[in-house]
Amino acid sequence: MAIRAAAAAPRGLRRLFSTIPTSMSTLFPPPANGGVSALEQAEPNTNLFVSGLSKRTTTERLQEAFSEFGKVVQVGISARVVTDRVSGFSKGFGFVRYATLEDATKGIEGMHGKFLDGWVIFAEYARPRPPPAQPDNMPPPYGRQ
DNA sequence: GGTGAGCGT
Repeated sequence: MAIRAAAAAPRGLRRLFSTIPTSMSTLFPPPANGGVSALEQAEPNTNLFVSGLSKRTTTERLQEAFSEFGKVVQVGISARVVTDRVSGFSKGFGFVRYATLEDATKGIEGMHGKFLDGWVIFAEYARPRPPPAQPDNMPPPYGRQ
């Protein structure tokens, strides 16, 4: 039943379920390279997705916690706890961008599964984000000049 | 928020 638990577990938890014997790997072969893209974890990137945060954990708390493992850019620029826009409460996860990829890796290795404000947090590479605008067509703000 | 998986105001 460890397989079901690993499949139902969040992305950051699958690492803790990596005690799968080879016989199980034969019964459940991983998809070959090229079959997955956005549904799996993103490739190494300087941007980190951090989940499992406490509701009380703020952006600056996140920044100072990840700063001891690498160079995180200034608060408000590359470290942010996602909060609800209307209520202002934390959603329990956030993002941290390191200066270099090696620092991002050290940040994950150092903070993944660690405690922050009493909660076990999960750090992994953030997925590539779709570009906000595509200036190939007509720009939106037109007609009020 | 006394809400607990998740990929962003």
